[in-house]
Amino acid sequence: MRYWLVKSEPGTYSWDDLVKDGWTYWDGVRNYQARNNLREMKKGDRVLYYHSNIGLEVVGIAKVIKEHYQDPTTSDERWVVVDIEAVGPLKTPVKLSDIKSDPRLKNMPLIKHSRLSVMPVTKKEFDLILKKGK
DNA sequence: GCCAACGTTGGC
DNA sequence: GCCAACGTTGGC
Repeated sequence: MRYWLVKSEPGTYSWDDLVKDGWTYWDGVRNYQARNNLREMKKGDRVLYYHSNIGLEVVGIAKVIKEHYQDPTTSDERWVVVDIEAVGPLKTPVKLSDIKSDPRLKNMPLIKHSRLSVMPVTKKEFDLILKKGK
């Protein structure tokens, strides 16, 4: 199993929206690097759900329930989506500032490539964020 | 193929 | 609201 992190602006689609919907297709990715990451996601992979712009924190865990397919919101064949389902919230959201101040998380693309919206996370990083979120 | 101009993202 | 980082576009 692999681990990922996706960003969403809560004003557009928040964690609560995902919980309410149960699942959603992850659309709107228009960046090749992020798209390539979507393509590598496998069913069952865990996904950290991060709120950008407002909140700046990891708020919940989701999982991949359907692997990549053509983005239904565009006819442009370059773009894909995956289906994700809410697994559960973090009891304590993990702030970006907490991630930045932890040397063990310094290598996350979240910090190094702040504009990337879909990124891989190592198991160590994933477990550590879960631990912080307890 | 280079690079300037421009648009977007996202933290502050 | 500003700006840095970065991706994309288009002229040459």
